[in-house]
Amino acid sequence: MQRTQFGDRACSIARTLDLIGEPWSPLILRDVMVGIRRFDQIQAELGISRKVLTERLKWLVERGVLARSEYSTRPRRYEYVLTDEGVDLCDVLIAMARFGDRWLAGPAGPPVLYRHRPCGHVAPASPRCEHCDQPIRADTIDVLPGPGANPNTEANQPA
Amino acid sequence: MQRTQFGDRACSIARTLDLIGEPWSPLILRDVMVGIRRFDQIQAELGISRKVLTERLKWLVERGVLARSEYSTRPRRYEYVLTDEGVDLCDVLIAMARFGDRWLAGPAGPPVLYRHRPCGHVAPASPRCEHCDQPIRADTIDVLPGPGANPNTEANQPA
DNA sequence: ACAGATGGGTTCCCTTGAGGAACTAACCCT
DNA sequence: AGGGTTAGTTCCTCAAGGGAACCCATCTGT
Repeated sequence: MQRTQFGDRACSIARTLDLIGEPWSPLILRDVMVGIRRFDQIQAELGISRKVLTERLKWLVERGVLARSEYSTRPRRYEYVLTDEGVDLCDVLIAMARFGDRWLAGPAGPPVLYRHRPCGHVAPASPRCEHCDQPIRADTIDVLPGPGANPNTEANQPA
Repeated sequence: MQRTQFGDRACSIARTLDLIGEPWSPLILRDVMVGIRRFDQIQAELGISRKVLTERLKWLVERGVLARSEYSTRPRRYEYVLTDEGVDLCDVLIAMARFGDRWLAGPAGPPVLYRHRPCGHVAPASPRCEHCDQPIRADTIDVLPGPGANPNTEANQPA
């Protein structure tokens, strides 16, 4: 399907999309996040084709989001676990889950609940400003060029 | 490319992906978020084909993420603005931007800075538990079936 | 009144990646 | 030896993404 690559843009959103922008990657990550870590388990749960799953796992391991962890030596078997980077990437999934819960869940309510282990409560996660602790929303943000902004581009090279 | 639809899964992440899972949608939303709102502006900034941009905008308007706002009556011209749902959806973009800034930015630093208007500070947004205000990370979450969980599915139907 | 510009799409064709099913490989158990 | 489990690989098809060219209504300058 001749996909445009986003990774070379001066935009952190585009770069993140380059990493997990194609279909399946976020769902694979979610499976790993909730404890579904082995090839066949992921394949069965998602209904993804084995070919595509192989490709995605390899890509995610190469990019350092997942790591292969040997869980059996003699028949050499690996399961996939989140790296530190992968755990951070899950913040994006958590944001997606919250949005889906709020806007796409229908009358039955959210299909899955997330319990915050330290406090024991089921509560949504919302983005807060790390400086003032207040909620951050798209309409309370101003966008400024950062140090990594590409100087030789035509004015608008956002986010 | 014969893409699997995710919208009917009992999973808020899959449903959100159904909405903005294909390439470009998140970048289109980002453009709108930062003030690039007209067809030609978006097309030029992203380098997206006009065909795909037309399709995406129509889809996002149909799904209630964007709305068309008339900015000129005589030559009837519209620009695209975020709905309330769209503003909420931008939380996902903000999470992506934060991740990209941390892990994909390179030595030059983040290409774009986000200033929280109410407090005036440039600070990252991090997900916090709405109950205890502490940071939420993938490894501090337990997953439970929610009210909208599909009862007739095989045990694992996560997130 | 006409030429050219502008904004916002639409049409056509090509390529490429997703999907699916079948096959392979390495090892285990009995 | 035969069957089972796990983790891939190969091959083919088909439709979605990409690009470029085209279209149409309206404005602006002269």
